[in-house]
Amino acid sequence: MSAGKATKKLPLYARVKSYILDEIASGKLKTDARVPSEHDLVAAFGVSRMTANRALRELTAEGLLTRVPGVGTFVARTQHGGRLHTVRDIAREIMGRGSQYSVSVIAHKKLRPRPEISKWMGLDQRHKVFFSHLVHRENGRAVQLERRLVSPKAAPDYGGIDPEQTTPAAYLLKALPLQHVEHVVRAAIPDHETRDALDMAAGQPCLILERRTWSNSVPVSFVEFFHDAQSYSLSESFSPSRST
Amino acid sequence: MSAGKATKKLPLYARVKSYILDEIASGKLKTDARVPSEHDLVAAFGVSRMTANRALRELTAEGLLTRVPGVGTFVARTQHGGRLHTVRDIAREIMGRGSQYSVSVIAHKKLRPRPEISKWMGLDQRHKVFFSHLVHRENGRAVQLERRLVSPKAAPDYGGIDPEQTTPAAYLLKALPLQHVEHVVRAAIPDHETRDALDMAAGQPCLILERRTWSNSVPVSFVEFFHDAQSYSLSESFSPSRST
DNA sequence: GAGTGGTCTAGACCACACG
DNA sequence: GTGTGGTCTAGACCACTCC
Repeated sequence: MSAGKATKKLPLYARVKSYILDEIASGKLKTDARVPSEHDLVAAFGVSRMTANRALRELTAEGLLTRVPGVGTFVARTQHGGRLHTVRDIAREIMGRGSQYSVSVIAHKKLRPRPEISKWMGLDQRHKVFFSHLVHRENGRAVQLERRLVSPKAAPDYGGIDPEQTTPAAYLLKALPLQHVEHVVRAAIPDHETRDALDMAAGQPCLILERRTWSNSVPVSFVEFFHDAQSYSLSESFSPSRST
Repeated sequence: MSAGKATKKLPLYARVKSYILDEIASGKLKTDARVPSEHDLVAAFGVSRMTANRALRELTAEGLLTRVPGVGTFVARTQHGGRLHTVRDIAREIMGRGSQYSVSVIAHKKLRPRPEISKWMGLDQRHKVFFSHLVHRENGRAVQLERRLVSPKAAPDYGGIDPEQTTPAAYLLKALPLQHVEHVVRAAIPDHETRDALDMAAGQPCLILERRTWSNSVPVSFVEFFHDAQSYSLSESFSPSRST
């Protein structure tokens, strides 16, 4: 966190998107609320209609908004559980639901990663990388265990953050332009450590989201998010533009 | 595959997307191959550059293409495993991997669905809906159990298909314009019937994809796809257009 | 009718990569 | 330099909904 408005030199359409996202995250725009029309945004931001249209169209494709021709644009009904096809900060997501967010830091240090991670990050085998091991809680209940490896080459200052103040996702989103994302979703029976951290019953499966991110074509972060499958699911909503 | 040109009155950008998709699907454009530049598409389709740009930009956001400023646009490297953020026909996916596809039909009939499904489809409680229960196999090995409910209001002829010849996904994609999709991914320990159908060991979790589809704002189909989590994962790849 | 979104154009400027 | 993509504008026409 800290400092800057971060309003660097984002493209105009991105500024409009960012504005709408903030209005939703801060609760000013709730589910089903009417979003400013393209005409409104044109007037407010001084952009052309195509630019306002692009902002709203992309947010719609990402499942955050719903548009009805001839009527208006509205905040889509909130999803329960996590969202695919987007990278969001879990702290904001939990607070956006009106819940209390807290985090337990199990580890926040450097370590030598598995060989395939070294290779992926383009590092020598002996180089250490940042490692954060966190439990995210909603109203005190553990909802997500995060195991994150961060490349020191891409984010040399990552070690300086305090995970209790700034979530890794929030820091990285602000510090580095997110360029490419890969998600893999899988399921497995957790090991004891994971199971205990999530307060899960024995024999129950975890839903696991693996995320790899790149910034400027440089690998930044490999994360595994573990969730109790009994209370967590991932969802996405989209409108194919035909074909596929 | 076969039949209709389907070239109705698609918007221009969608026609350009469709063209690129066909070139990829037919193998004319392979991984890393160069895709026509915006300028090329402007000339070939007689559209404005903004329209060509939109087509390529959307395909890039969907993870199918990669763009390098100053260089060109290329076919992204192919994914393995199931794909999120797309609706594909599993038979084609398996055959596309060079494997042998087969299917076992457990059931293909009408039944009275759970109340929430009736409600979702806008049907009276007593109305029956189509139900298909299939096991999809790759080289004889069960990879996916499909439990599909189809609204007779949206697809009255669905009962007439032979699932051994035409997969439900292929039929529906061809018969109805896919307009909106919702995916939920979850994990659970399967019941005995599911476990046996997938030849799974006891105590192992399933990775489950739930899909709801709409055509012209009318609910069409609710499907659950079950997979052995030990050998199946879902993936997606995308490039955020900033923010989020 | 006025307001909404859906699409499209024909230009424009910029930064970048390649030769 | 040329060619590429990245963005943006200031109009436009259409179909739709709501009053």
